[in-house]
Amino acid sequence: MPELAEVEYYRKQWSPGLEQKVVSVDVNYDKRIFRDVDTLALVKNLPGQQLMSSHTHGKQMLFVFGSQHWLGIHLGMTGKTSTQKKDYEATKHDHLVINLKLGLKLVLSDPRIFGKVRYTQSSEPPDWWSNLPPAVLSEAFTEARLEDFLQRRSRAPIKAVLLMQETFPGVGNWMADEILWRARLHPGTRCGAIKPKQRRELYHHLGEVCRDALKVIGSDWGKPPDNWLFNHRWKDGGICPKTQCPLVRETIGGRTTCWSPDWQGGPS
DNA sequence: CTATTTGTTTATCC
DNA sequence: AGGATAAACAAATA
Repeated sequence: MPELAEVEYYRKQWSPGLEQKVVSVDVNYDKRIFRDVDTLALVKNLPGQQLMSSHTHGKQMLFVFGSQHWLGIHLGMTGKTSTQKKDYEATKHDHLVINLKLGLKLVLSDPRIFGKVRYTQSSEPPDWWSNLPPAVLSEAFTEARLEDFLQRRSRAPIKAVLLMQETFPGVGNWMADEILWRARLHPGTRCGAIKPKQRRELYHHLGEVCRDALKVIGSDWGKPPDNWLFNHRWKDGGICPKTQCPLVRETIGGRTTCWSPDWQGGPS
């Protein structure tokens, strides 16, 4: 589920635990979500540490404990974070529970376990955090950068390319559709066929959708307004808010894609 | 019982 | 060699 803005929302769900000290950590050891984690070290070394800060970058979250404990969480398809009271009973999908002083519990649940936990002990931020690509809303994400990438992926459909985290960290399926719809670009358009004018539109709406999503969903998971594609894309018989014509759904780039044929034209 | 899912990695094909 | 695409991962929901 979680894309850029949802991840920001879930980061905040652990904020009640800021400044609090870890008492103990419960882990579902055999779960795939811990495939790259030394769970024994996590359970042994996190207690005693204070939750100092939390951050997001694209779909990646970072929780800093003490001065050298770095906990990374990727929510995959169905991951969720929450803070619970001390009488909370963990369910079978609560794979990580961090028990804090004063009885708060920081819970990570993930039924499908496509998510991923990371844990590094070091004085410097770990590579998996510092080597992330420039965020879409950062200074470093220039129009030239977008242009280079479209050039390099010239034969792939733009929908598939927008989902590539190496260049568009945080963009997921619904955001990609929303961006293309606003930019009036057919999702099947090969990147090499995108005209300079359309490229500028794409760049503009890419940033716009990220900002809008963070504003509406990232703060308190509000409902997006009806003039977004968002509210119309899931259900059968959806209507394009721009043209009042029927929306179409089809698999493009391996993912369910929704677009408005008379608004976004044909592929390439 | 079958089809579907807002994500990523790996394998395979071109 | 590098890019494009399909399959795999796992479990709930319709």
